[in-house]
Amino acid sequence: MENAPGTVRPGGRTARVRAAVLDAAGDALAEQGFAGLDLAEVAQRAGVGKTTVYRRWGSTTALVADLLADMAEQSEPRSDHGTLLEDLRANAQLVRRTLTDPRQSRLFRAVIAAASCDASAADALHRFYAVRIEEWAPCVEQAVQRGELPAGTDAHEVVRAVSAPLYYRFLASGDPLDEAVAERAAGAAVAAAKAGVFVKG
Amino acid sequence: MENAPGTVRPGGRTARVRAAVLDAAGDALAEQGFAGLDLAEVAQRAGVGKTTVYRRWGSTTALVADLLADMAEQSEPRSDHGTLLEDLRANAQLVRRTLTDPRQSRLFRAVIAAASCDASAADALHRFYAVRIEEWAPCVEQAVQRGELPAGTDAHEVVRAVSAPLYYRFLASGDPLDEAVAERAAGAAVAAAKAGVFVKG
DNA sequence: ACCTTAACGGGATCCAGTTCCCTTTACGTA
DNA sequence: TACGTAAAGGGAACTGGATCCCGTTAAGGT
Repeated sequence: MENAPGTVRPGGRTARVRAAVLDAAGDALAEQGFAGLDLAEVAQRAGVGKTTVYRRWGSTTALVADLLADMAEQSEPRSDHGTLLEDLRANAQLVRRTLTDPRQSRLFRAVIAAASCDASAADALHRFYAVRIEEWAPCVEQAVQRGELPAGTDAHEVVRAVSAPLYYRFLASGDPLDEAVAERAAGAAVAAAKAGVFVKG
Repeated sequence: MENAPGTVRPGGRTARVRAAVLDAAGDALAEQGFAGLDLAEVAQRAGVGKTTVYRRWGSTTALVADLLADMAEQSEPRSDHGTLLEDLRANAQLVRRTLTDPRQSRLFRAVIAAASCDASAADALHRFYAVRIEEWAPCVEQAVQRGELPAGTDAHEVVRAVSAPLYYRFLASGDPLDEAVAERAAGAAVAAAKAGVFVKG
């Protein structure tokens, strides 16, 4: 296996090209979805030669995988409210806002479509969510320490339980994603956690 | 808008061709995923002229939409256990088995990828899940009548809550889908429902 | 059983996305 | 600031999935 282009001289122009291409890819995905993603068009949007995009990324799924790796790095810090329910409501509303925002929702749909088509894009997607879940787990652990939840509660599992109903609607059932749904998602996760459903076993 | 082909003489050969093509499409999706779906190849598998496939379906997403409509019609009746938890556990295990079965899981991934790329495929997918949810709602309604759950509980919402964590792992986070996860999904839905989280507002 | 024409089938054609080849630019190092 | 070469850039050539054309088959009604 040869050195992939961009690994020997990663600075300067190479980095600028990567940033411009990922930016353009995000725009293109948000506008046209994964099926309409054309590497030549991404190159043009980025003000970059199309050969460059084909050489460095090679396929639409590989480009999406790189975009996801980039997205995983940019995390906005979560705010801290006093109680578990408040924390998880904030999380649920954040997810809901993301999945209903015109640009973000299209981007996520596209990215998940890519992950469904290609293993390396799927890996990148899983890493993205692992980062997000890791980021929110502490608020559950704090709730355990405060005595709000039974000892041994699996914090990651609780965080997943909040997002799950929202993603289920977004990707599978297509049911509306209103604020009440987000509230119920947080409420259900807390109720189940308090009942000890997420105690490790 | 002209009459679409297959609407004037829907019987005999036309029906046989549709069945053969949908069958072949399911196989192709399970083997190669949505990205690798080639209409000409589907035609060959089905023993049908490729022109026919292009004329009647026109695109990969339209073919998937038709396949979904067909899948929605074939429903296996659910079994009835005595308690809500038992019923929902059966549902969770059924979903889990579907999403971990080698053929079925690839098929669902492909179908969801198609739905992420095209609005009409998305509609077909939503109808598919609407049918499934409708099918399982009665066991929650029975639980309400038995006094297991508070009056006014939204049965559909409870059913969605069971599938959601499984689909979230399947499509987004990539975390393993073992039996314990399915058990927790059912348990969490029941705990939240008993706490009144799913009472209609 | 017969007729009309909807729908199918095979092959030629077209074109958008991709790859190839060669030139130009500028990163990294001395 | 000068040098070697990694990486980008432009355009021609290619490839295979989608479309078109036209002859063939059989569905649906009498």
